[in-house]
Amino acid sequence: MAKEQRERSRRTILDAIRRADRVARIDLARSTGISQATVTTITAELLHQGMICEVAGTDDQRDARRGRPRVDLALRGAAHLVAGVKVANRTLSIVLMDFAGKNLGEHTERLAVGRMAATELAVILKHALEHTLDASGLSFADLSAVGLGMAGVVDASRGFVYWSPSLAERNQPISAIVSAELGLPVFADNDANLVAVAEMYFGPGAAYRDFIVVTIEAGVGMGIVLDGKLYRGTRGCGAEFGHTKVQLNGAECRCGQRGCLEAYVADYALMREAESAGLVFSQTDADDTVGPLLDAARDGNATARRIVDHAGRVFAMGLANLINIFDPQLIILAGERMQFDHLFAEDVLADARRSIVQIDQPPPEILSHKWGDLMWARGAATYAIDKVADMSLREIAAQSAV
Amino acid sequence: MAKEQRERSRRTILDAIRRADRVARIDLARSTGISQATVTTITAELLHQGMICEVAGTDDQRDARRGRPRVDLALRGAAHLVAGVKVANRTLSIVLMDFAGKNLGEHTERLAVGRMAATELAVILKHALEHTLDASGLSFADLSAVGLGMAGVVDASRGFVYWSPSLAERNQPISAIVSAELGLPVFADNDANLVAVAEMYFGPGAAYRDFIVVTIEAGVGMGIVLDGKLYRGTRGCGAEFGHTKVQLNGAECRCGQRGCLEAYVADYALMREAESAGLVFSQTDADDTVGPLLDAARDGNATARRIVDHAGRVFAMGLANLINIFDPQLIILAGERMQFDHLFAEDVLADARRSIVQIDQPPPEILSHKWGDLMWARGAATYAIDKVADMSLREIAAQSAV
DNA sequence: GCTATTTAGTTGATAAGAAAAACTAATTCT
DNA sequence: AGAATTAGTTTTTCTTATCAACTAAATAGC
Repeated sequence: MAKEQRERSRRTILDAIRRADRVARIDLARSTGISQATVTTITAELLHQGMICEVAGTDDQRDARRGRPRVDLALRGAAHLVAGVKVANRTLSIVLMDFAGKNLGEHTERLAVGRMAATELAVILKHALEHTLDASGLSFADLSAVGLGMAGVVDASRGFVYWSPSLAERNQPISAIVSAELGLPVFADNDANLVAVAEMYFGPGAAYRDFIVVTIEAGVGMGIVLDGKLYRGTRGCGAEFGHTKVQLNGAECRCGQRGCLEAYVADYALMREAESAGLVFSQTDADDTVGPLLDAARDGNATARRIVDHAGRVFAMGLANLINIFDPQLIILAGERMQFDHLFAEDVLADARRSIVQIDQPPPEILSHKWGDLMWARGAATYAIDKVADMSLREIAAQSAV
Repeated sequence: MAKEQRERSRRTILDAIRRADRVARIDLARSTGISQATVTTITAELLHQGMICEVAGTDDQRDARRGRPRVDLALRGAAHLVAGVKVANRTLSIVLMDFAGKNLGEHTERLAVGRMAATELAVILKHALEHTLDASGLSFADLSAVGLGMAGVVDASRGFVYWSPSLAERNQPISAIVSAELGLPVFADNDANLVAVAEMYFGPGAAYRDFIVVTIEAGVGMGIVLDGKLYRGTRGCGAEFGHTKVQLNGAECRCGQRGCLEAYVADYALMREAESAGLVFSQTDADDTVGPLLDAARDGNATARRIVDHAGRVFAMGLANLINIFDPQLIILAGERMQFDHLFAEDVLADARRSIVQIDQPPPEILSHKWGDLMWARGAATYAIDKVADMSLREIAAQSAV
């Protein structure tokens, strides 16, 4: 009970350093409300443990200040190396990241099949990981942990996949299986949750305590951050925004149910609509199936336009519902592909803002955050960093108990 | 920073006593993880402050135990008297409650008009309160605080009503206005939030940390309890379940927008449907407009049946969406009026359970909690108790600082 | 260039809290 | 009656946070 206090303080300070990127002890004391003396003690522990380091020089514009110059503290990248893995439809992407969030290597490869056994995945992942490490002159021994993001329903606390489009079987203890193959701690979670972790740690979410991340790829995902913590639900299967229903007896969804949001806004849904409306496009790019439809809509094709608009309206309705339920400070629309522009368009957001309960207060900010194609893998890596930080902090606690 | 620890411990112990109703110190130590020594210290403070009392005797079945008999602790009702007030469409209901949650008096009266100025409401409330106190042989001087529940959009942290169907004007600092009239602290919040507080303190929610309360009266309300705390959103206007959209370009809602859940399941919505379908009922009871429709549906009238079924399906869809988003441990359907049976019927709940993401885990429990007609006022009173407990705990903290 | 001033960070002393251990209290079993 | 058992309190010890006094390292001003 008494030690928990110190553990909380250590976490608070570590998080404050991460949020600030680099910060002097005195500012840590001010921003956290912890006394300077305690900040000295705790930062000394963190320094000794190697999680943070002092950053000299670079006094910005503030060097015209009198007195002893402040010494900034920052996360020490070399403290840990982690890998973030995203298993998607038919691609595997990997990012190597240091403890400070710096990208140290990346790798993407096609998967021969969309669905496979968990043990197969583990083997493929091991090879891909070895390859990625090699390319950066690193080895397995340097890795502290692996974060693993997958579409589907994942109970992160147990590293257990109830169901994933990437796995041939249901109910797989994926963390344990992959961990056994790699000989490393593996932390698995739903992919959209992990993007939310990344936004919270290294993205615009760092400045907020309550925000929601909506991701769009093949499906629609959501991560919920409340009070500075990712909310996952009690069975680990909350935040299934893509499968909330927007229409009674509605369109068929990949999940087998009807009327899911995803069945109206995902690319396969748009293409289905286009097809049944008789639109035919010369196939240009197998990876960008929905591009020609969007182009046609922009070029004034009325049918294409109607399809895209309808998707936008459904998406706006979904966003409005999220705002009505959570009243967050911020919604981040995190998209990897430009093709989803139509869902982030200003008139869709305006539609959403019109559909929320109106009060004399500005509505939540809606931000669209265009990541590169490694967004998901970076999310997974960030989660690994979070977990590795936990481990290091526990180590400090154990040492100081001696 | 150091004192916050003690304040947390005091809260933990007080809450544990409330949850347990009555409990011995040793069980408090076990259930909270706080040491016996600290429990002794803290309970001594609470006893001295008068918030709790020792309850002798009544050893249940466990009196066949050796050793020193345990002395149970319980909330001390006499510590505080509070009032809970619910302002509804055209009724005002009041409950007097002691610190232990015991009902000490109640009162309901018709309001001449549905909408009024905040200052008018304050005056009416004062008279009604005086009357209620009189009837129980109590006086204003005995009251510690008043909780006030209103439909509409309320920012509880500021006691500020953005909009309410009961108030003639928007943006009223209702707590301050009523407080000035009564000369007592007044704590206002959205009515459904307060029902959630009551469920958390004195209802089935006491056993859970994450649950959702859905209320149905004229409208549809929601209260969200996450991690043992009521979640209100960042502007104080979250949990607007009744105004989440379930249909694009849908039915018109009282709020002026279209497709709100409420516009499909509230009684005015059902009656509107019945009317446009040409159903005519001999008016039996002005208070129970929807009763005849439900009776007709039960008696086999196909049109009535279709209307009621449709409402049930829309409601099921809304419930499923809540489960998909929050994945709570429990959903409590808190209803005052039996007439809403149709929405709590087993096949509606089965429909909801079918519409959530399916995993090999039991779905959240859905409980229907039938309160009497003072549910709302009791919720408001419970909120007042919560706030008064805060005040008392702060008093202890201030004293021990001397 | 030297001292005063300013700001950052550390250290030692102090106070407060939590909990282990030793103790007291109140009961039942034999 | 006394041993055993269970509940609750008190004493002591340890941890932690903070205040206040200190050291460190810079600039401003003469």
